[in-house]
Amino acid sequence: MGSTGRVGRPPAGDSAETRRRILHAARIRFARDGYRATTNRLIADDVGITPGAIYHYVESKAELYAAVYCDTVDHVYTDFERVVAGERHLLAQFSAVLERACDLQMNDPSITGFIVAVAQETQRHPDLLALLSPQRGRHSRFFTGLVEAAAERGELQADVDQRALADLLGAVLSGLARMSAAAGDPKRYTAAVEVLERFFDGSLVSVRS
Amino acid sequence: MGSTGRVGRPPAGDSAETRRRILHAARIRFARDGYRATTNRLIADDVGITPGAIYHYVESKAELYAAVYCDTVDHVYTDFERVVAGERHLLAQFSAVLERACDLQMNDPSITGFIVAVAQETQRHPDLLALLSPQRGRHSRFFTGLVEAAAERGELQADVDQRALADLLGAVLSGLARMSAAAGDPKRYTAAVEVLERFFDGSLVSVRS
Amino acid sequence: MGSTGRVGRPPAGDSAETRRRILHAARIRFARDGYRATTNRLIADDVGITPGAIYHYVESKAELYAAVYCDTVDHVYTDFERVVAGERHLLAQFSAVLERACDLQMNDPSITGFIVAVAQETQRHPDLLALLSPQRGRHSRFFTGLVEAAAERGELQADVDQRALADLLGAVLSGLARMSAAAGDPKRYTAAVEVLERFFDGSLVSVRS
Amino acid sequence: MGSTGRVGRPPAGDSAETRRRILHAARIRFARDGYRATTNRLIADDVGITPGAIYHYVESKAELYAAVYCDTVDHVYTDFERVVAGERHLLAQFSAVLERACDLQMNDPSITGFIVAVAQETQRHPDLLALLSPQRGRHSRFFTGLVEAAAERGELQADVDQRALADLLGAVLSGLARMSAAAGDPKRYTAAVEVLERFFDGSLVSVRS
DNA sequence: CATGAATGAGACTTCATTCAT
DNA sequence: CATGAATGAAGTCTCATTCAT
Repeated sequence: MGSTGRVGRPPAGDSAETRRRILHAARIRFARDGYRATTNRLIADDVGITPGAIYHYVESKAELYAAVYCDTVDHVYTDFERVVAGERHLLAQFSAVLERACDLQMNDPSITGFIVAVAQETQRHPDLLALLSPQRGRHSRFFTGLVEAAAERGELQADVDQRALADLLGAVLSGLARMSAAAGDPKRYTAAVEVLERFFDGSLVSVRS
Repeated sequence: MGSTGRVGRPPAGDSAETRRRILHAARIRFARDGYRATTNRLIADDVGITPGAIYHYVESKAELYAAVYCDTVDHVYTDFERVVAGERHLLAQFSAVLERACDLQMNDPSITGFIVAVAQETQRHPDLLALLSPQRGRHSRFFTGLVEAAAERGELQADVDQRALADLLGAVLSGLARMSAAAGDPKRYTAAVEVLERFFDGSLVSVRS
Repeated sequence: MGSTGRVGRPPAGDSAETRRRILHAARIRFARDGYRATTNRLIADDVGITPGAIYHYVESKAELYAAVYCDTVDHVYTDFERVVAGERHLLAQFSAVLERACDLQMNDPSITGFIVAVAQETQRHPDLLALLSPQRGRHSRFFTGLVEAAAERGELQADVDQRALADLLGAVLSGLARMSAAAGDPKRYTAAVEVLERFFDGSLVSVRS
Repeated sequence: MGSTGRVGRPPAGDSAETRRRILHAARIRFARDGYRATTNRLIADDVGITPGAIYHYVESKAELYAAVYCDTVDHVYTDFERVVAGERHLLAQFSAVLERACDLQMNDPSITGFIVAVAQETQRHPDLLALLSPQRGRHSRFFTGLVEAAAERGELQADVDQRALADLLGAVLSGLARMSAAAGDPKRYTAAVEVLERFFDGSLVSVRS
């Protein structure tokens, strides 16, 4: 909106700050509404600028998505890699990741919301794929790497399908994140993770028949 | 079939048949590309009609989505309710549902693909919510019902958060379905479910320390 | 515009006729204002439709240009080829072409106006080139062909640069067409051609000193 | 140079020099890409400044065009007037102009390229007309003046349409300039002029039957 | 003198939807 | 029942221009 019909440079616009606000607003919208339904106007309105101004910071909507992806993947997987480093076993690592994701979720649900939607969006908008590929590796190899390491440590039965296990872990994490996004309540993620932990340690079911 | 005892119309170019084909094509598109990116033209092209003709069968794109939802929810939960009726314990019921979903997935990935996307789509396009609500109950109360029944049977510790458990089960199922959709390969769903089953019966990890 | 805010199919729109009117309006605009300055809205206003309606007839503005090109090149060079067939010598052929171009010019100045602008437009908008290339040959080889034939008939000194001669003939024709377009008066083309003819037959200058 | 006896300013980063570079870059762009497709940013990039800086030197893009026009017309017609002064007959004067234009063309094709596009641009962007009119006279009356003088010298048959002859000469010159611009090769201008000269002196055609 | 953030108008294009036929 | 011409709103993006710094 810009408050007045004024034109020209605003009194004291901090450029880096504006960029951050654009990326932040974009992540929230992309996470909640998806790539397609997120219009430049919605993002611009959230930031308090006009749609065209976005093009001072990114070259296109697709590049905006890629910029958000870059930021967010870096943030999330740096975190995840740190917490798994503190654990020795696959299940403990997975638990630690789930808990770290809880924190992220409570702190800013758009972070996990964005990440878990990426796979769908790239499938729906193949032009995004090319822009994201430089960073895709880190994302897609996280659970694969965890499982491989566990196998090397001899934690798994020899005949386990490693890709399927990595798929499972990823699916559980993203299923939970999406559930809480759909519920609009990050606490439901936390609660569900707690139930899952109880399942792991056997305190869920009353009697095992 | 069954709505009216229609008689005498030629079998080819049948109106009810055309409606079915529209709903089917729409489900595939909605599941793969999402509500927004699915245009009437794409659906019409798949069916072999023109976009305007869709309006003979539904009043709007949103109502088309609702019609698909109605059909699909009915199909899926009738199936699911049937298989859970054959099991006595929550975990067995969940396993049965996962296996039934495997079959659906192999048979027509658009069925589960559509269902697991509904929550996101209604959040992204709130106008869909009103049209879907008549049928939302069945969908959202499925796992809740399973968990409640298990609690009544005394299968759960008394302090278990039932909604969280239902959320967890739903999240795992939809996480798996989405993973396989993203992978574009229903067999990865099957494989991941097999790993999950091995987790249940303890044959996944080599040694429990 | 559309006279009323009505929507839906107009009472009796002849589709082929509308297409012709779009191409015609587009040719006039392209010839006078150039590709860039010619907006879909201007064309649509000329035709009495909305800008989006153009996309029922062509896939893009560039394809509209190509369609106009196709039509116009065909029209012009069919004419030109017919008149040169009636003449034996290069100069007579060129005169015949100039005269035929007079008629075209008087009849519809946008025809020659469009043709003589094509080279510039394709240079300025390289994406047009690809769309036009299927038809470019006819255009670019017309004078080349005339000159080659004249050389084969032995009309030219052996050392004449044939490409330069073809360039000259093309330049004179298009220079004249453009002059009259700039003047906004087709009669100035006719008058200039008459002067040129008098130059050919020696009745221009009063005495050669 | 010469406007004011500027003294003491450092030679580098000189304001007048920057203005010259802007005008030069603008002429090249205007000549090659046209007024519309030439953006302030392209010009600024060529010069090594930012688009906003252009507004320190001219008040608008249209005035920039006018400034280029002013410079270029002055340059070209001062040249042309000098060479025609050395000739006695219309045809010789025209030849001299064609040859001088050859030199210009080889030296800096943007000069003639700009000039021959002016008529079109003013037609396409009527707002330019007002800004150019102060200088239009020199341009439009050059060949008119030549022809009038020739008529006064008795070189022409009495019934010759003088405006048409001036139109013809202008059309030939600008047709040739444009042809070479389209070909992207100034040598084709030179070659075509040579052929035209051979036409004048009768050494083009092998036999006049 | 110059930058660069920002605007606002407007371009091309897509699409759900309508309706005469 | 179906077509297909047409609309109008909206979306992405471009660009001349302004102005605080």
